[in-house]
Amino acid sequence: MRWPVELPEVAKGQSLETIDRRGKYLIFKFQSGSVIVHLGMSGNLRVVSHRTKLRPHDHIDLVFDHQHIVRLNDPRRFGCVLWQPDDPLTHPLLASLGPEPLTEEFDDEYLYRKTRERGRPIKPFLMDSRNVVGVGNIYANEALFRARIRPQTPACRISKRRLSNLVSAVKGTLNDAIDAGGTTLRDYVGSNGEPGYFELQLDVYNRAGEPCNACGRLLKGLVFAQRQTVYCTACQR
DNA sequence: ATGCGGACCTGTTAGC
DNA sequence: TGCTAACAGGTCCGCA
Repeated sequence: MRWPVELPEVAKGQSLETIDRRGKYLIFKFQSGSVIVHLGMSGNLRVVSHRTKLRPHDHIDLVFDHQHIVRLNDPRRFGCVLWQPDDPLTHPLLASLGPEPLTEEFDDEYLYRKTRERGRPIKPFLMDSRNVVGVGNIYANEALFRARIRPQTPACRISKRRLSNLVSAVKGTLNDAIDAGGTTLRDYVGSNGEPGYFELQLDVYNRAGEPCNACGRLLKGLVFAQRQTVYCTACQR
C-alpha cells in the first residue's frame, strides 16, 4: 500500500505475544519482531476464516492458523504494514512520535514548553504527531472549539492558562469520542461492527454554516492548512 | 531547521 | 438520469 514491505513468513510458527498501539499505529508483537499496521483513512482489519472470499481492496492476510486470519482491507490505500525486527518503537516512523494525549505526559507544562518553540498556528501544531499523537482533523476542530481557541492562532502566543484549557479539551474530546465508539462519517465501524456515534456530539466539524451550539452565530468553514476547518468567530479567539 | 504544498489512492456525493 | 468534479477520517517527503 503506502510502502512496499517484505513480509512473507516472517513470523512463521511464532505466537502473537501482545497487541499494542502507539499513536494510530497498531503493533502486533511476535518473538522475532513486530508487524506494525496503520489503517490510514479507510483501512480496517477483520477476523475471517481461510475460506472467506477475497473482496476488492483486501491487501494482506495475517494467517494465524487454519481457522483464523486477520485480513486487512483498505480501499484508499493510505494505510501501511511494516515489519520491525527489534523494538517497534524504534522504527523510523514511530521513533519521533510525541506523547499520547491521554497520558499525564501530555499536560499543561508540556504543551506550554512545546508551543514556545514554534510560531506555527495551533491547529496544524496539534495535528503534528511530533507534538502529540492521535489528534486528527475532526478532533482538532472539536478540541479548539471546546477550548475557545481560533485555529489560526499562533501556538507560541497562547497563554499558559488557555493552553491548560486546551489540554483538557483534547483529553475530553477524545474520551467522549471513545465513549461514543468513535466518529462515523460514512463507513467507519468499530471492532464490534457498530458505527460510532460521536458524530451526534460534534460541535463544529461538518457543521459549517450551522449555528454555534454555544452562541447561535453561524459557524465559519474554510480550508486552512489544507484541511477542512470549522470554528465560531464569536466564541473562538 | 522549520513549515508548507504536494503526493499517495479510490469511493461517494454534490452539482450541473 | 448521467456525467464530472470535488472531497474525504492521515501523514510522509521534498523543497523553499
